[in-house]
Amino acid sequence: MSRADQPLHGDEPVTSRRERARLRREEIIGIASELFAERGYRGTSLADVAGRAGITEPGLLHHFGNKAGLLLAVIERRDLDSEAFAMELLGMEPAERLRALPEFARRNRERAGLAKLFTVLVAESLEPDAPGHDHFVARYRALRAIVADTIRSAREAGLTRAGLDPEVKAAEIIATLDGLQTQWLLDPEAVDIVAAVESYARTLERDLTGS
Amino acid sequence: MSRADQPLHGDEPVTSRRERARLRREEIIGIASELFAERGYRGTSLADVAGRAGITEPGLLHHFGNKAGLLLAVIERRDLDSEAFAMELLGMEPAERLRALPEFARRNRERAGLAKLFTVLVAESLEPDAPGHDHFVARYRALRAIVADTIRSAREAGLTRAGLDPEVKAAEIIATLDGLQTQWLLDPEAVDIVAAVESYARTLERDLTGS
DNA sequence: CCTAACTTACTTAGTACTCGGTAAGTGAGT
DNA sequence: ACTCACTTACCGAGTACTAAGTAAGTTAGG
Repeated sequence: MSRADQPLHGDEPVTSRRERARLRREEIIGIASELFAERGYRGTSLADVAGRAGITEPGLLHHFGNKAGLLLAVIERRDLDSEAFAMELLGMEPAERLRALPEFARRNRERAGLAKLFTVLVAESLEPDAPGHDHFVARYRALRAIVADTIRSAREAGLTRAGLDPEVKAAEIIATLDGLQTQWLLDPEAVDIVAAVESYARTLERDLTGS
Repeated sequence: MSRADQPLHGDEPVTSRRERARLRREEIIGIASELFAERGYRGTSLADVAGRAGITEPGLLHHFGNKAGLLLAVIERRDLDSEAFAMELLGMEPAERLRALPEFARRNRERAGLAKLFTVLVAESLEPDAPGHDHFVARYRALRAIVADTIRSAREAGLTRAGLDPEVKAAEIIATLDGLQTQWLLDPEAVDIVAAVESYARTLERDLTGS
């Protein structure tokens, strides 16, 4: 049919076997993320994931080793996503970062699945021997450190009031955003997440500057 | 052995069969609460609960009908507990309620299981068709209404600054307390829940009064 | 340049086990 | 006599995971 040197079969774009497998893996991770968000890690079976991905259970295990391996892959990809946002934030002026929060909320609203995935997986990881526990502990510590650093640098620039503990305030800020997200996920009709975060950003600005 | 009319066997107090069954039911609910907190509703099997309660699975189902019935019983009892606290709060002067928050945190710290149970069950109830969904939606709406009312009455008494939306602020307050609790449950060594709530209570007082 | 050796990405079939739930009793207490 | 709190004995469906094989693709040696 084709006189090209590359082995073109059908309409498929030219991709190496390795590349195709990588894409397949990514696709499976996406499917697993959706299912984990809806039913939790424990509530999702390998058969559920495999079925929706159009693969067999052993085919799935070939890629991820075991069920916990699949969870780890899901968590890792979610992290890449939120890391991108963190870098975006860190690229701004500290004062500007506050104003980025509503935009963050707006973005999250369009991807409720990702937010739900995170909330569900954290709750399933509270026990010390849960498969994702150590990961989420490390993530929250890192997140608190980033926010605390932001507060510290703003303080050194003379932008904040005296008498606030950056670590405690960091935990408080993250807690509020997480908690609002949970209430919104549970009852989207009753909670306007964007309005709530906008209001909180203003509250936080008053709190930090002591105005 | 004994010439008493009442059938005393061993050290057991005299209780009717009905009363004994009720106590047994309560005991089972306590056991199920612990297991649900540790492993979630989905992660806990009837066999787990029955085994720890020293009963068979059908024996368990005799009391609760099915697994969702057991969950409902667990949720109901948790509600009785937190309702008692809500009444306690409502008995105080609005201004006093803020000062009760750290005491609330201190109490919760001693009963981490109850806090964990709540966090886990909420996350498992995010999906609209989850067994506990409607219950938690109603609970959060009621809780927001109570807090919003408190803010409104404080405002009418001229105790708060202008320009705050009671509903939005209520969601924010509940979110912060929930979020702090989650961080503490995940990593008790890194997060001092009592100190964090004490700090937040002060922040909140400044925010509400506009001082 | 071709082919044989090897690797990768799966599949079919089945393992041992757990799941929530039911039918039919049993035996003690009222 | 009857009820109630159970137990024994199941069931069909689902659980994560494994063993063994296959077709296709990749790579090294002649």
